[in-house]
Amino acid sequence: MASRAKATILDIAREAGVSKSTVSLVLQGSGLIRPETAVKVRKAIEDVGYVYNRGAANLRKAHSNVIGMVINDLTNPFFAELAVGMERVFQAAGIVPFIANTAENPVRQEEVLKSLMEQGVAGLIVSPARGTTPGAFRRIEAAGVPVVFAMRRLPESRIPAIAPDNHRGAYLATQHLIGKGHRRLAFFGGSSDLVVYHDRLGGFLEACEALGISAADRTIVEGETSRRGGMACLETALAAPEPPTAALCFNDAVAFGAMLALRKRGLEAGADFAVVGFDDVAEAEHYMPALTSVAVDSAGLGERAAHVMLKMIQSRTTRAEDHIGAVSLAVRESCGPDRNARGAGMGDAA
Amino acid sequence: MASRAKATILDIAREAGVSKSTVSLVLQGSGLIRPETAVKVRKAIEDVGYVYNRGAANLRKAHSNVIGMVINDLTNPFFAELAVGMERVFQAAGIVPFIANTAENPVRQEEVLKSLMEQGVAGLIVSPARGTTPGAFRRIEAAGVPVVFAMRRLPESRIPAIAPDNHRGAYLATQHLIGKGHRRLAFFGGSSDLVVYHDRLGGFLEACEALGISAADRTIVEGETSRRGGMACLETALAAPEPPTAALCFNDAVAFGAMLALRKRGLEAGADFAVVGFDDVAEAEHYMPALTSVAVDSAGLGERAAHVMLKMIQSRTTRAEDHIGAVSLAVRESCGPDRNARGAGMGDAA
DNA sequence: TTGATTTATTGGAACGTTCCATTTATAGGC
DNA sequence: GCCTATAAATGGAACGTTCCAATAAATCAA
Repeated sequence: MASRAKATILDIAREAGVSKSTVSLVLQGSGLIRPETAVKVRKAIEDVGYVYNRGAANLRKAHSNVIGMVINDLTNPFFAELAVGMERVFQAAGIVPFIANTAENPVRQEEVLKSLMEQGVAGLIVSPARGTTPGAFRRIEAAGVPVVFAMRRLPESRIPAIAPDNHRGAYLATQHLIGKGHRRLAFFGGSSDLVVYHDRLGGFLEACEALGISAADRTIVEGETSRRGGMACLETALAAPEPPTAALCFNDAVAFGAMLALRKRGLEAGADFAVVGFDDVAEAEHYMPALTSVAVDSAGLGERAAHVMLKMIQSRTTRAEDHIGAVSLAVRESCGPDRNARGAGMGDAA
Repeated sequence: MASRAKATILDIAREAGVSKSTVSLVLQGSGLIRPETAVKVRKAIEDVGYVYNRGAANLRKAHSNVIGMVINDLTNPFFAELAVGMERVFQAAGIVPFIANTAENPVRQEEVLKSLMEQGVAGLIVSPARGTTPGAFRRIEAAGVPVVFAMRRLPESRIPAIAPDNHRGAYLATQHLIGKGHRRLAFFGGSSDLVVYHDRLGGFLEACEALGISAADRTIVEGETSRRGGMACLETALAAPEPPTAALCFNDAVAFGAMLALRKRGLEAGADFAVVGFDDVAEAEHYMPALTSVAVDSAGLGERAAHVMLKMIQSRTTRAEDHIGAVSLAVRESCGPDRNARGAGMGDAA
């Protein structure tokens, strides 16, 4: 049953009594071969247990149909959803994307990119790991392989990026907090080696500026972008002499951490301290209390990134426009009711 | 800057003034070439912007260094952790695993497997999609490519499986519930087209049998393995004339759903109804109330699966032993205190 | 010096496809 | 019947690597 050496089109040719060229034509679904011949060949293919060798084919064809997706943290459902969105599009185009995880490690990322390039990918969609050096994509660009950044981008790079409107999202969230009557605000989590961090922090600061929150009333606590990081941020912030009463968190994980730390202190998110997250992962809605968060539609961004990639491949270019995805604020319970007027209820829409 | 046609070892050879064979040797890190020559060649490689063509190489070498990982649901953090565990092992072995998602769709799975095979993978680690037909791996086995099932397995298949001890996990959880004084028990979620379902349900039933819960006092509600499914299960169960007071859920997602439905009815998990989950995802610990769940160590299982795969590749075999991973019960708040003795507190360990 | 041995390097065939240029078979027009 | 047009099938040269056998150069023993 187990075939010895693996079968090739020559084995098929022999089996079917035709030439290898004919087999090749059948494999490609060419209309040039007589239907009966095609049937005969297809039967032989089945009989010998043939597996198409794409590597050999690419040697001549020059463009493969594989696309690499490089994700910095697969365990974050946010990125997993991004991946799922992309897959939807590629599947329809008959492409199977290969996903690789870098675990936020630039060295690992280097290996992964190298491996994908050696495999001869037609394109690369990347959410770069933190600490990626500007030169990391130089060779790939030189090789003419199209690259798209998703969710994250690099400080100064010509590579097109598909990302949510981080600045506006942060602005909306901050405005919401101020609208609730908060006057001493914090920004929790993240660190300045991420472009996204600057975008989100920038939105926060601009809103503060525009809506009259003085620099003295802003607390900025950098930290890990995880639950643990969020807990630490809250502890740090509350230890200050004049602690903030509300925080915009770098992402939802940080927000969950902050809420956890609040609970540990016997405080309640919403009632005693307002928390807003970023990304609006599925869990946000089901959390207790439900988390107000900036919704970014990651699956939609994934689809968009995939479309851009397809277009780049089709038009054989390595350049494309950036795309900034719309965001909205999903208002839930973690900011409580209006702080001035008791019993306000339904506030800002998004 | 952008190279025209992509560089090959012949271009390197010309640039460095050596033969292609020498370049090939350098590429493979052979000790046969003079160090100075190697340096010269490596410089040329850099200069021409060379990208190794693994497809061409595999044409001769016959074994690639890529391993495919086929996951049925990437958005479930449980599977993402499995993937991460595998990656740890493969990374150390200098292998980059390519992950592909099937979204629980057998047709998609077929495509994905085909594509991976055409790419010439050295092995396949698969968590099969629900509804996978027994014949789906026939061709792959015939081609002599080693396959390992992870987390899930197929009804009658000779392919080795790495999975947690589902039966024992369910038994432990059920025992725990009965120990708390519950006498009318339910099993929520899942459906009988999954082998895992039979394993878990089997453990539940065996515990009931052994500990004196009669068939009349057991409620079994099949359902989607998601939050939504869990909500539906709870509604169905509570609608019965003599409703259960506790439930073992097929997985954590179902458990979260059940707890959500309880809350909607103004009931509280732990106090009014006991809930146990399965898988012990990260969220279980942080949920409100914290979810008691069967911990399966998915990352550990991923590592194990990867090791088995490496061994199979090394010894050129397609057979290996199954591996059943140890499980333990992570006791938290969702089952409340002991039902008979008030104020019991610390109960069963795992 | 000569031959044997070791060390570096090299040409060429092979791997499994595709695709172009041909060849062979079939049909049509007169 | 012959010539041309169309349809179907084919051989051979590429593609970029590896690896074997062979060569060339350097070292050593006598």
